[in-house]
Order: sequence, then C-alpha cells, then structure tokens
Amino acid sequence: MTILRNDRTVPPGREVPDATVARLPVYLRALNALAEAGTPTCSSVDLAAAAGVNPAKLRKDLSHLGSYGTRGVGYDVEHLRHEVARAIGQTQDWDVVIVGVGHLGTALSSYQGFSTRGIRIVALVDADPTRIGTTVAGLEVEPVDRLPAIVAERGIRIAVVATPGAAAQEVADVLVAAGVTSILNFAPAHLEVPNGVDVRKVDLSIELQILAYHQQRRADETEATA
Amino acid sequence: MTILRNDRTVPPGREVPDATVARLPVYLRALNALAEAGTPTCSSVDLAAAAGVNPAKLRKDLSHLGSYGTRGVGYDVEHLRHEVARAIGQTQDWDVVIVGVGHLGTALSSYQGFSTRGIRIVALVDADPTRIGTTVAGLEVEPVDRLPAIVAERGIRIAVVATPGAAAQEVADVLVAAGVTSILNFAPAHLEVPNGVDVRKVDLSIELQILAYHQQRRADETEATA
DNA sequence: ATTTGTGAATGTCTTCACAGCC
DNA sequence: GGCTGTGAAGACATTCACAAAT
Repeated sequence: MTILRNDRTVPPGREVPDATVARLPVYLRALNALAEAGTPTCSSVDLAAAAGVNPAKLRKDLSHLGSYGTRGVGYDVEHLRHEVARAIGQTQDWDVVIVGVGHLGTALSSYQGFSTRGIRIVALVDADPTRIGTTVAGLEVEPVDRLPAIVAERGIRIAVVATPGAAAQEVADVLVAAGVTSILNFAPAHLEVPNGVDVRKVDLSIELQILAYHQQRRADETEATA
Repeated sequence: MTILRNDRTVPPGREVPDATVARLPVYLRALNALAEAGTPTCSSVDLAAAAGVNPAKLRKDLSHLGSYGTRGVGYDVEHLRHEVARAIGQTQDWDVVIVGVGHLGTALSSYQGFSTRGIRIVALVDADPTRIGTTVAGLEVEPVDRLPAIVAERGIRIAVVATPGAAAQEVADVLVAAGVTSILNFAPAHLEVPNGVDVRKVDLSIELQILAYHQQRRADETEATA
C-alpha cells in the first residue's frame, strides 16, 4: 500500500505545462461532443482530429494528467472526460464578476457558453451612473464602489475586466486588493499586478491586426510573383 | 549600390517570427501613447515597460524589422511608430465582414478600438430572418446568402465568425469559397480550412477555464500547506 | 556613458518514432 | 494488428551578456 497525500491519487509528474493547460478545455469540449453522440471509445487520432491538433501532441498532453488510455484500444470517452474535467477544475462552479457593462461586457454577461463550462457570472459592475440599477442578463448592475464588498461577500477569485483602457489598471488594483487572483482582461491596456495574480489578455483589435499582417504578406508575395 | 527588389528597402532577415508578429500591435499601441504624450524618444527599457515585456525581447523583436534605433540614444518614437505600422500593414485600412450578429457580433460591430487600428467593419450578416434588415452600429444586417456577393463586391479578405458553434464550419466554407483568406473565429468549434487560409480562434469560455485551472491549483496548494 | 543589436545559452513546445502493452 | 505512452530529436522562443556604435 502506497502512501497517499490526500483522498485522491496524486498525478505522477505534477506540473502540467502551460501549453497543455490551454488545450485541455478544447479536448474536454471534443469529449463532450463525442459523449453526446454516444461514442463509447476513441483513439488519439479521432480525438485529435475533433480538437484540431496533432495526435502525438494530444497523447503527450494527456500523459501529463496520468495514464488513462488502453494500448491497442484507445480512450474510454466517459472516463477521460471525467479526468480532464477534474484536472481543469470543472467539477465545481466558479463565480465570476464582470466589471464594465458596455457592449462587450453585456455580450459576455449573456454568453451562453459559460454555464456549461463551470463558469457562473454572478455580478455586474459599472462606473456609469446611468447604467447602475439596470438589469442585464438577469443581473442588476451595481456601482463600482461596491466592488470590494461584492468580491468579499461571495468569495470571488476570478474577474473579467471589460472597461475602457484608461480605467482598467485602477479596476485591477481594486480587484486584487479585494482578493481576486485571476483576471481576464479585455481592456486594451497592460495590467500591472503583484506576483501570484494571474492575468490573461484578450485583445480584439490585436487579433485582427495579426491577421492583417499575414494578409499583407500574402498580397506582397503575389505582387512580387506577378 | 545594392540591388532593390522594389521601391522599398527589403528587411534584412525576412520572415518575422510568429511570436514577434503577435507583439508588434502591442508595441504600436505603446508607441501611439508615447507619441500622444509628446515623448520624442524612448529607450528599449521605456517602451518594454509600457508594453509589459522584457527589454531584450523587445529589442530582438524590433531587430526583425530592421535597425531603427540609435545606440546610446534609443528610438525615435515617431519614426519607429511609422515603421512598426508599416510592418503590420497598418498603412491601409482592411475591410472586414462580421458573420453572426448575436450579442457578441453586435458588441464587435460597435467596438470602438477597430477604426483607429486600420480595421473597418463594412458588412454584417446573419441567418436569423428577424435580424435581417435591422440596423446595428450603423450597418444594415444582410442575409447569409448574400455573403459571397458581399465578399466579392468589396474584395473582402478578412472575416469574423461570431455564429453558434454548429453553424461556424458551414459559414467558413462559404467565406473561403468567396475568397476570404483570414478568419477570426469566436465560435466554439474547430474550423477546417484549406492551406493558405489563416484562422485565429478566440474562445471566451476557454480563457476563463484556463484561469480556473490555475485558481484550483492555488486552492489545492494552500489546502495542502494548511 | 549609454543603449542598441545580436551571438550564444537556456528554456519551452512540438514532433518523431518506437518500445511496450492490449 | 493496433494504439498508447514516452524518450530523444528538432524547432522555436526567451533571456543573457557583451561587442559595436554614438
């Protein structure tokens, strides 16, 4: 009998690489689709195709979680789904506050995809007095000075910043002071946060600008060939 | 006298790495801020701080475009801004069509940040008959069967897909057939496209799920230490 | 004296290719 | 026979540290 740290098995290697973590939700989505279609089992090739990645990469990614496949057979969809869900913390729901209820914040509040992925939007906050008290996606918009109280009361650890760029740093400071340790930032600004706080940035303009870059290169090349 | 390929100087190394391309828009934004503040010159340390990256990384990134700094002095803000803008194709405006005018598509249509970054939303398309003919952000929503015509008429090369996941692949096929070669995909689905077509994916649920993963790890650790 | 531009070193991610197991 | 799990190789990205330039 081996010694256990706690009630669940300790994954072998520990420390899943960042690149892998970023893909696990994609695999989980593909597994959900397979499960709904009634597929009982799948190979790494099948699953990789559904997720849009190289099969070797998929296998290496999964190997960081443990050894859940059967050689010569493949993966049991239901079992793997359960293990991946556990690995990324989807066995519980995470309460999230959205700061900034402009067009983007409103869209995020109403986004259907969150609830089935363990994300629960539980509060909306804005600085604009004309928005406060209005109802968006079934939630009342609260004033920004209530933010520390909201975070504390509900034990919120994850926040979305969808304010204008100029307000983002100030909001982030308030969030961090209140106890938030994970921020998803849609504002076009770099957020400075203390160690131990996680920031992910989504920048809509930048995504299109990157596409424009490649588009331009294509245009330059065909021009040169012509 | 060296031989020139065409009227502008050919960048020395060619082929800017992907990771660099993804950061160039960030640098451009920081340079714009410096220019507006009236700063005439800046060092790599200054600019890196504004962009939130390591100075050595910034210098290596810029070195892929050319040699636009002065040793012992730094970079001329206005000049560097111009060069970075040219590198990422921001000297011209790119016409973009948005497919899917739900909450997210509407938010994107109204997004203020695009116009100043060379992105022009010129058409909106949806499959829902109740939305067709309505005006969103000053544009009339057109039916999805007009998509090929819209792309062809305006010579559109970049499209945004903001449909439900189930419709995304079909829309992508139509876009590619019509001549689009760059797609920004917000739908929660993997798009299969021919070689030569560029797809970038933004998945809002996944971003939050990645944060939740790290959040869970933090919780597990403090629990183990306690 | 100061700051760029860059070879070299390090770190990280991806892909190959096959041993090991069913 | 078929498929997983993984060591080893390769590709790519980041960071260091310093020579070259003003």
